Amino acid sequence: MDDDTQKINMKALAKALNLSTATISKALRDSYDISEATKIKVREAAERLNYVANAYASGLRSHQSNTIAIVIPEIADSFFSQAINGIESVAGNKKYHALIYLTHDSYEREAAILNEFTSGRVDGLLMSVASSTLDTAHIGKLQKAGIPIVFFDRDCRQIPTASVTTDDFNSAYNATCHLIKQGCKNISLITVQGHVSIFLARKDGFRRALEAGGITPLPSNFVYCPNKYSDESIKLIGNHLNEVQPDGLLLTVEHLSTAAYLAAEEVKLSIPNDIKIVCFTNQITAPVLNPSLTTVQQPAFAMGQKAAELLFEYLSHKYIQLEKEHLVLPSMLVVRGSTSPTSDNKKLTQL
Amino acid sequence: MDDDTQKINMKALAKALNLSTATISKALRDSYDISEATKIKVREAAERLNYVANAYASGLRSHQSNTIAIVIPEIADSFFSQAINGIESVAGNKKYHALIYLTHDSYEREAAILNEFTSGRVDGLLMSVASSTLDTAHIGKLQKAGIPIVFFDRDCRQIPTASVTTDDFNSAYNATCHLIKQGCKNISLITVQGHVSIFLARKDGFRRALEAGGITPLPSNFVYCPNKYSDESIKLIGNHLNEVQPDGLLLTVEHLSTAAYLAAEEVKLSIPNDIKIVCFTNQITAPVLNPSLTTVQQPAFAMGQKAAELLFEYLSHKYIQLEKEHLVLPSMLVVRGSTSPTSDNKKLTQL
DNA sequence: GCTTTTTACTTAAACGTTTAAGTGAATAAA
DNA sequence: TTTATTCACTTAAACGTTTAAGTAAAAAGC
Repeated sequence: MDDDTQKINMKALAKALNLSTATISKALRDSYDISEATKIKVREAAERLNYVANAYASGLRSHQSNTIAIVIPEIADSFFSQAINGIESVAGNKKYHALIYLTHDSYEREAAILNEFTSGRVDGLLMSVASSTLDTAHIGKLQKAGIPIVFFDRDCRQIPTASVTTDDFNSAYNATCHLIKQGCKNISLITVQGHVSIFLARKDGFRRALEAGGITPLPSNFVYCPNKYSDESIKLIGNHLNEVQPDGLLLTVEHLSTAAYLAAEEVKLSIPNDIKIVCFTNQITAPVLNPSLTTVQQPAFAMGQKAAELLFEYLSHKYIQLEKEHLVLPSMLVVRGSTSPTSDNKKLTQL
Repeated sequence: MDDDTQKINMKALAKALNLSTATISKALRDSYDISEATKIKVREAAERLNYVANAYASGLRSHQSNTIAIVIPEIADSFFSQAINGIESVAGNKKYHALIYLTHDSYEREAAILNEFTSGRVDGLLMSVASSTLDTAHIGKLQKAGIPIVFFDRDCRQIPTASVTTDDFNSAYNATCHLIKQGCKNISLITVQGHVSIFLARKDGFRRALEAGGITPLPSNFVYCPNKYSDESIKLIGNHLNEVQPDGLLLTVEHLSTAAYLAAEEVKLSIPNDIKIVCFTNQITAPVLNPSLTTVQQPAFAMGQKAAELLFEYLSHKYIQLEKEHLVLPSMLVVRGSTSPTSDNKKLTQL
């Protein structure tokens, strides 16, 4: 049994085979100037002795880490977890490693995290910007330092690089039109604080749809909640329901669905009879909520996947120009009970 | 403006200050043999010139990566995403980086991932084992190679190291007792395929509770679904509902809740009147499902946090012996509509 | 006033790879 | 046969840190 679990390095492997480390290194990287016979011998010995090249030595010498960073606001949200699945599905295949960082939507954290990346720790960056980020100098600086960045979902227009987003304006527009079509006359947008592209786009889409429907949006129709699930959101929405008495709600983030449902229950409003609700969310429980929830479902997995593909495409050979790549994947309005008059019909509409 | 974004290394910084790299290195690591005045000068210059030490050079030289790996089966599950939040809350503070790997419950992937860690890429490992893992040689080998491991949620008894789990046996036992108390006489366990500790413990707890309640569990009361959300699960559960006609279900994984609700709907069974349901899940939508779902809620965040704390405790000074640390955090049975006779009372019971 | 200790540095080796440049033998070209 | 080329390696430098060992000057001890 060759169960030598003591760590073996390239030198030891070389000595064992009576070869130089250069030969070992080249053999393992399948260099053309090593004979096939030697390559086989080396690979076999490496396998047998359980040799794995030291990542830090390789990284130092070759100036590449085979590692990317995923920087996202939070993880307890099905959009982001599905997106990570998408990212992982391509990173894993490409033998890349993925570091994960949560900004909790804080600009300071985001800046501190990005600043670290000057250390050469990562070859590239997949990110969804924090909602509190206004100043983008930290991102620009990293980019100037030569680290390629691909934005997904929440992009940052000031930084000229690739982005993979979904059509937030249209999604919000169509979702709002749907509410109007279902008879709503006093629709509110429940969203989160922050300066993020997607929330602005959703707000715009909402506003335009109202105008197109002959409804003038009032300032009182906009509610800003903290961007994480909390009792405060429930209270804010509850108060809003009491004061403004909307008959329709468009929720821009997943965690607001639970908050809105609970608030409606507290205020004794029946969904969809008294108030109809649409939410941007990917949660799989949407069809089994009480009532089932009409959602704007985003292509989370595909967005993560595409973003990762763009980054790896760039990293493997710099053929593509990242600043020219802007993918917009369609979201889907999935109509369910929370917006139907009768509360149990289901259908799918492609946006 | 010192906006020199070209990468600066320690040598350049040393030259700029007319000092040796040794002095810079020591100053930045706050070594006792550098004067306070010099330290201040160095720190100031490093800040000003935007110097960040090369992670790969430091890693190579010092034999530590300041990086840990998180190896989990999947991420689109609130338990795991909340656990990652917990891990991140301590890793971020300790200036550690976290690599994330998904096994998708495949032993082969898990083994391949762990094998890579011999490369020195990580200082330690936080993991929840794949459900298809039977042979644990890959884990043992890594441990023998000197990489500390802390299991969370799904541990692996064969490997003598720390674990942070929740009391799955008791949770399942109590959940099952609750179903019996609510009048169920023919209760089925809907679980997933695999050999994982927690599922075995949940099954045992279920079985024992039935026996304690004078009910003999039949083989037909056990349904094994694939461990990811899929139509197949819905079909399997639907068939089971038709054939065995249970009046109570204990679901061992989050994604089964949606599947079970949809299956019940398809088969035209009313929850909780025809069938009562309890599910192991942390999803925040549980209270707004139709009907609200009685859950076994696990301390996911705390488990991630504790696991990370144990690992960092060990890494920072090897005072603790990992193999002696076994935390068991309590889960909570949260009773809701899916198990109440009247369908809308709520209460909390500590397990 | 001489020795010892302390202070605040510097020198240089080492970490484990990768790779440009070099080499000697075999083969091909002339 | 001589020269050029190819093949299959080896040598050694380099990547950017950390740190053990060394040092010269200042401070302390006697």
